[in-house]
Amino acid sequence: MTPKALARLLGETADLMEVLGEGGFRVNAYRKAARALERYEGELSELLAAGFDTLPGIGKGLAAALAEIVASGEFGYLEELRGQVPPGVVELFMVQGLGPKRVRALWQAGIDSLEELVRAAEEGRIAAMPGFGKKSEQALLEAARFALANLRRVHLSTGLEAARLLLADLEAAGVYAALAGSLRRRLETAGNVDLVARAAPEAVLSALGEHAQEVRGNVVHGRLEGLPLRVFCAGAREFGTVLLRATGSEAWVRALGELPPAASEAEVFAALGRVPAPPTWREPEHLGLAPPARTVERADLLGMVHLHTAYSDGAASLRAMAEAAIAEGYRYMVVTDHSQTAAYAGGLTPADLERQWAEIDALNAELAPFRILKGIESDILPDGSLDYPDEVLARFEVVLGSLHAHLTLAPERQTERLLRALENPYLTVLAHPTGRLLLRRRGAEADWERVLARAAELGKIVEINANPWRLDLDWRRALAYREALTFSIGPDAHAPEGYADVTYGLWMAQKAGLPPERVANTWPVERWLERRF
DNA sequence: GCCGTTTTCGGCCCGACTGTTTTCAGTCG
Repeated sequence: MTPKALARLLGETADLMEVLGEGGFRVNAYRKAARALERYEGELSELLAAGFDTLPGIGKGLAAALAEIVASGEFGYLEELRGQVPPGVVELFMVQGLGPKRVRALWQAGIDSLEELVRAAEEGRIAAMPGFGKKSEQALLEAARFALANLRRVHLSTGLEAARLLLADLEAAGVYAALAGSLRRRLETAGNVDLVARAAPEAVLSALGEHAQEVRGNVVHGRLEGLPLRVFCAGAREFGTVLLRATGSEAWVRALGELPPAASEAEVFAALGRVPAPPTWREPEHLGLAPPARTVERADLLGMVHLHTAYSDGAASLRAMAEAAIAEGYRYMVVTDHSQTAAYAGGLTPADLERQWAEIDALNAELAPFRILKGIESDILPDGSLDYPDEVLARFEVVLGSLHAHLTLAPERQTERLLRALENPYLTVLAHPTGRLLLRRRGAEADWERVLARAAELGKIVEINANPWRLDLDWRRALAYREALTFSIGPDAHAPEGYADVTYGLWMAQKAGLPPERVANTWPVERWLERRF
């Protein structure tokens, strides 16, 4: 059990409460508590020790319920609600454009699964319902198909977390096993969990406990986090070969030809006379490309770029974020709270900025040589302008520009919007360019070739947002522009614990084959300041 | 259900957009 898993349980509870017709503030309280847990980035054990009600938005009632869930592994109230609603109805919440009211309306009209929603939309039955029309029907059809395709997948972070717990269980049971499959390749989402064990299937079967289902040949099948789980069993002398094959990708491994049996992957590569490729460099997109001699690593990063503080929607103070960055060995950080249009996230007014800048000046004097750069995550407004007048923009040291709203503009207009933002001399970084949320929301549609080519011409930095829900810019595009563009790795941290997400950004950079000099976090602080207009 | 208090009740994030209406409900960030 993790804080995020608890957040999902509370979120589902709120969804079901609303679908069953309970509205109002009790539901909101569940959602607020879920958000607090979702945003909490520490360990569950710390939270248990301190008490759940130390988080804002969680009081005595929910704290007791959460403690009970952790102790028993069950949430009676949620089970009770689940008993009253078909399981497919909850899945409808994954569809962009569907909230509690419309899910309830659909259910009452007999639409109780994603498949049924797609069918109903195709047959024109949605448009005939009160409150829905032709446009809604078309949008819902598209969104429902997207949700259906992603239903049985999880984020890389979720899959890795589950796989690591399982690997620890196996080790405790005396079974040596290694991660394989797309999780080992650090693909951004996972549809299954693959492991390789140096043990007999029977030993694995008993060690897996409740996760095991059956043995077929040398493979133990089971389930983990709702995903199909496969454990390939290998002897010591062929372990490397089995690991290589189980890691994939299928197309990349097939291109290697016949694989000789060997104890380690390194020996397989050596026997084939090939340069070893790291697991992150084994996608179909890497076929025919030599593994890069050197990609960016944690030790190359000097600066933390893209983080939020309590001035907007972050959980920690400016000082706490700075001290955490120092503790992790960074030399500078670029603080980038939300801009004024982002009211829901506590966007900063010019007066707020004055206060923050004064605090930054004081902290910089105190914490030198560590340096806090005065940045902002400015909304890119629908017309492509940034969220402050020029005289305010001119006072930032770094300006990130992000799409947060109007993600569904027509591609031509979206392209114009992005190009106009890039032309703005104050813009330094195009942050999470598409605005996608993996498995949840497609990003903005635009002519990305044009946008990225223009960014390269203008010398703008493009972010690889390291939040595991975003990982945006997509590494495939970064791979295509690895020699043309400079990137920044942005954890988008809302608390010191969020800094750990840099790891995901590094993995994406490795999949894109980026050397240190292509990543602006490796720059000394002076180089950022030279870019000011 | 949480929170803060003019402390045990009464308010709770809020503005904008979109598509559906015919004056607004629902969703989103």
